[in-house]
Amino acid sequence: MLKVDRPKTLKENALESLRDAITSDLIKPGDRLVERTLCESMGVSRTVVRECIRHLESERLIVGVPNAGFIVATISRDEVKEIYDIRIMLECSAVRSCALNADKAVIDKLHQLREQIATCLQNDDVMQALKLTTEFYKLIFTTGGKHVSWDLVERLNARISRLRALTLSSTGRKTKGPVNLLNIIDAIEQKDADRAEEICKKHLTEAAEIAAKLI
Amino acid sequence: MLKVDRPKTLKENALESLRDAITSDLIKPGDRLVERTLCESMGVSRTVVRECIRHLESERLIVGVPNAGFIVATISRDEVKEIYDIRIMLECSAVRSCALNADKAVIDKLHQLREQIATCLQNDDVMQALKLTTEFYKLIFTTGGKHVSWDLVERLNARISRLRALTLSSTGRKTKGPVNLLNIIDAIEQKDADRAEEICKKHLTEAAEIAAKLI
DNA sequence: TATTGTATTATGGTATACAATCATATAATC
DNA sequence: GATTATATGATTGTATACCATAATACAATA
Repeated sequence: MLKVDRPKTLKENALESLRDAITSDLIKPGDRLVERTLCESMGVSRTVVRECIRHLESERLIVGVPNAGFIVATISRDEVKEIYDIRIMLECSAVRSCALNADKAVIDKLHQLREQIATCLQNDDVMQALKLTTEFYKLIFTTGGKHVSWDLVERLNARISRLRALTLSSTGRKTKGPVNLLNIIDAIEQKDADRAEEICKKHLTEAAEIAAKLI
Repeated sequence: MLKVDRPKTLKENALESLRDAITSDLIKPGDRLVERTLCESMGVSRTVVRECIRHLESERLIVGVPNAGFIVATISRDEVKEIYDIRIMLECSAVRSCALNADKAVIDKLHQLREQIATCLQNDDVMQALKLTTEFYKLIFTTGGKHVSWDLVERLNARISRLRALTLSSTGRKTKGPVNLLNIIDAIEQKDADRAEEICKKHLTEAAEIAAKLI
């Protein structure tokens, strides 16, 4: 079936734009979101803005205070820790499934992404590295058939995007990160689910520790 | 401090109402959600309805098809299985933490809830049993400090609410369920995190199996 | 200075208008 | 009769104007 993708609605574009602005730290935690201001800056009507706000509210990226509008959500140390804990569980499970299901095409793609990530980190292009890392894990999750989990992880990641960027660019991470990824791919290639899980866990635990220090 | 609670906004009420209608199977998966119909039946304006829709869309309770409105989300067997898998991970982790943190007040409350649940099941009041079960686990999660996890579990549960109701009222579950809960409480009381986790896992695995048959 | 009053701003919510699109029925054509 | 074209109605997508109320900041007053 030759599907044709429908034109994106204004609301979808606006949502993406607003979410990007938040996750890329253009609008900072605690900042107020004034409806009419957003209308102007995005060039859309209030209706659209309000729908976006509701969507992001449900994603916990922004929080509403009654009669006082919305602010970009802040995040506590405890929440960060919990988010990393949850990610560890979900990613370990995903990487296991992936190890059992991955074919050559997947492995190749993973290697390719890993290389690109390493390059980006060497060039200090953290934003791009973050995007590629997301791709990397998305492939792992979908290969493992963990679509619901990936959905959750994406949301959790959105809430700690700033920390992720900082973590990724931290000195130890720049070289060690890609090595970990390489080990994960190797384990997947050998269908060694246990080892893949173990490395994944280690990798994430390290990230969590760096994040904990940074916050 | 004499706080006065703010009146809930229309949107909040409408959201709850709509979500309830979906989770309680009043509106069934696949059913269309027509904006104006919802406006009338809920007595609110289109703006409010649309905000609710966006919120529920983000919760994956409804899905939108461009230019054709929204339908109540359906769920596949695979998704159900994955949701139960995720719940097992999250609840096991939560029950462990709970076992370490629970004081007498919590234990008492858990016992109380468990009794109420058993009573409801004997009287075939499944809806109420479901609500109480939610309370039961909410207490476990919050006691364990797993607020983010609880948030996720609540959402996942919303997506399988119908299955949960069916599962809960299945013959084997009516008597076995409360026994499992009792065992969990016991383990928590003795601060035996390992056993608590184990029982919790068993309990949920059974539920998942029943659900798998039902779907 | 502390309190009160007031103006401004922003939100919460409604109603309405209109274009774009989809579904369906109907008419026209081969 | 089967297919295509057209018209129609329903519904969404988007914009805008409007009102009431709450929050806030600031001025006025005692």
